[in-house]
Parts: sequence; C-alpha cells; structure tokens
Amino acid sequence: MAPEQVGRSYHHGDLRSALVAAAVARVEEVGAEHLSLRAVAAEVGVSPSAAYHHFADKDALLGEVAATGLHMLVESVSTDVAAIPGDTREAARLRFRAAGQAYVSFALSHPQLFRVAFSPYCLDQPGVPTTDDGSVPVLSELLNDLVSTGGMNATVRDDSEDVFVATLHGLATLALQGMIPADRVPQLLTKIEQLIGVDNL
Amino acid sequence: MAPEQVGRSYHHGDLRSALVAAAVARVEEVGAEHLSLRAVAAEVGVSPSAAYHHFADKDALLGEVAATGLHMLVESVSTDVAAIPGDTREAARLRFRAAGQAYVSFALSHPQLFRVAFSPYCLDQPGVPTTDDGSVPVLSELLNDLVSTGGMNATVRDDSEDVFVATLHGLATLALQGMIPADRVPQLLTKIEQLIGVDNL
DNA sequence: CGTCAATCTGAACATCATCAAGTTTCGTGG
DNA sequence: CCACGAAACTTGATGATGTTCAGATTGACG
Repeated sequence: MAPEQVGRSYHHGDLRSALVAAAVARVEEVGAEHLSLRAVAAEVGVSPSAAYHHFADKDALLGEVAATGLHMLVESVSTDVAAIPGDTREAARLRFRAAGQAYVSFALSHPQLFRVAFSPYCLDQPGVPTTDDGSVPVLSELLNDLVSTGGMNATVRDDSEDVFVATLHGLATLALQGMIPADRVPQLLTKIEQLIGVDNL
Repeated sequence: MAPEQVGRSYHHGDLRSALVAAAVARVEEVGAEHLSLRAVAAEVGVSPSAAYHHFADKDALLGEVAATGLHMLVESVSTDVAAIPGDTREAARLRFRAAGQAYVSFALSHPQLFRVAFSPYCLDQPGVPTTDDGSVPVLSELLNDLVSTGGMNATVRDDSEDVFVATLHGLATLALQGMIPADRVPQLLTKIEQLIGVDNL
C-alpha cells in the first residue's frame, strides 16, 4: 500500500499541510468568502476542532491559503521566465513578455486564489513579501536582466520596477473584474512594454 | 413631507437604503468578510428577517455595498478633477495628476470599501461599469481632455486609457497591501505620467 | 515499560443566515 | 369613510457555522 493511505488511526502525520491543501482546493472552488472550516476538516477526514491545534482561527487558515496563493503565483511566473534562456537583449525582452503573460494568466486561471493572495488575509502573514524586501521578487530580477542586456536604462530601473508591477497587477485585477476585456490583454501587455522602455531606452 | 422623522412605528420609510448605508459603515469598520447581516439589521433597529424583503441574501446586500463603494470612488475622483478648471494644457496636466492622487487616496482612506468594490460581490451587479461601457468613465474623459489640449497624441489614447487605469489601480492595490511604500506613491505617480506620455507625445 | 506532551475526538455553546407563518401598516377602490 | 388586499415587518424556529474544552488516543523518550 502507498504510504499516503495510512491507517489514519488517530494522528494524521502532517495535518497542518493537509488542511492548507484542502483549503486551497476549496477556495479555488467556492472563493474565500464561502470557505467553511468544517468542510475543510471533513474533506481531510478529521474533526473540526482538530484544526485549532494548528491554526488560531479560520482567518489564520485563510492567511496560510493566501500566502500559498502568492507563492504559487511567483512560482508560475518564475517557471515561465526561466524557460527562456540566453543573455541576449532579445531573450531578455522575451522573458519580460513571458513574465507579464504568466502573471495575468495565473490571475485568470486561478481567480479565487489570486484574489485571496491580495486580500487582507495576506497581511501580517509571515513569509509574505512586503514593502521591505520588494513586492514580487521575480520581477525585480527581470528588470536587472533587462538592464544588463542593454534593454533598459539602469537609471530608470528603480521607478520602473514598481510601475511595471503595478501595471501588471492592475491589468490582471481589472481583467478579472470584467472591467478590461480579456482579449485586449496581449495588446495592452505590448503597450506596457513600450511604455516601460524595453528596447528603446 | 420629511420622511426622515417618521414615528418608526412598523414601516421604515426607506429600509433598503438604510440597510445599505449601515452595511457600508459596518464594512468600513470590520471589512466585508466579517460583516454580520444581523448586526446591520440591529443597527438600523429592525429584525434580521426584514432584510430579506429587500435583498435575496447577504451576498446581495454586499453586492450593493460594493456598487456603492465604486460609485463613491468615481465621485471622489470626479470631484477632485472638476476642482481644477481651465482648458489649457497645464490645467489638463494638473487634472491628470489630481485624478491619480484622488484614486490612490480613496483606496488608502477607505481600504475596506475599495476592496469590496473590486471583489466578486461587485460582479453581475447592475449599474456597475464593466467591459462594455469602459471601466472607470471619469478617467476616459480625462484622457480626452489631454488630447484636446495637446497633452497627448490621440492615436495612443485608446491603449493608454486602459494602461493608465490599470497602473493606477495596481498602484492603489499594492500600496494597500503594503507591497509598495505609501510614501513612494507620489513619485510613482509622476513616473506614470511621464510614461503615459503627458507633455511629451 | 511507564510517563508525558502532543494530537485528535465528542459534545457542547453562541452566533449566524435563512425561512415559514403570523402581525401590523399602507394604499386604494367601493 | 371604510374594508380589503398587498406590502412591510416580527416572531420563532431550523440547520450550519466558528469556537471552546474536557477527555480519549497516540507516539516518543527516558
């Protein structure tokens, strides 16, 4: 028998992770606002009170879900960017574009997870990037990438980083909200690249 | 007739609006995720079930709160922009800047309301701008303004509109999330203006 | 092998959203 | 002016939810 199908006698081995995983799945289905602590516990096959040995309350569990969502977003962008090798300016430009597409794609394909990742639940969450260590680290490296290959002037990098992230994030959010047509997103991504200064600064 | 000073006997003049108003106030205090339908009803001085004669369920009430929040945002931006008269290019540039500041200011001073305005509660809500009639109407007029005064090239207006809105919205959201320092916002707003092309296109 | 702390259960409690049935009020037509 | 029907609101109840806590179960470690 596989080790995952243990006798589930009394102790669950790693209940905390199991609860988070189940909660993530549940949030993707019904949204954070309709998550039931009891339903999550039932899905894992455990009593509702068991969760309180690993999380202070339901909000703490949702905080963990939020942090997980953020990490999945970063991972997703990171993977797509890393799939484009090369240190030429053209490669850097392609990475730039891939990052934008990956960011928006993740938002549109995991709407509920994306939302909770930027909800109050993610505030005061340990391990979540805040002001200090710079919003989304992957994008920061991306711009360094562009600078080193000559695709961007280093002096404008500092401001451009935040502006780029903000634009991407706003684009994703508004598309999710139906306030920007999803089919215009690629066109707008191109526009952003031009404005930020890829290839012409 | 003064409908506000009613005897409050049995019928409550305009319960629907009163419930929305109380819900808005409550949401600003505790956030949408911790809103209690019963607490709202109690604040208005009415039984919990009374709400169900005006809203299908709690989510419908929150939808109304979300729509109200959006309208307050638009109103706030609109007011600040209208406070700057004149049809010179400089006036248009100042309006542009005022709009950006008002947008971010509203988000930071009414965080919970701003959040719920861009939450799933606002989807399928009658009277809220979607893809068809263009996200936030005020900003659309702003760009027309810039074009007519020569502050922006008309040919780039269409794309720039969505990009500008997206950047503003992303900036506000990330600042709210603590992922962009609030004190860098003015600097970034200036940067956005430069990128979008005010004064140099 | 026995003890202990960590883990999980079971049964409770308060609160919540929601609804069916009854009560009060308002407007309207006779 | 009044009865009557519809709309607005209340009462009381139901089931689900978050949360707590005393106790049962377990694995680890001396």
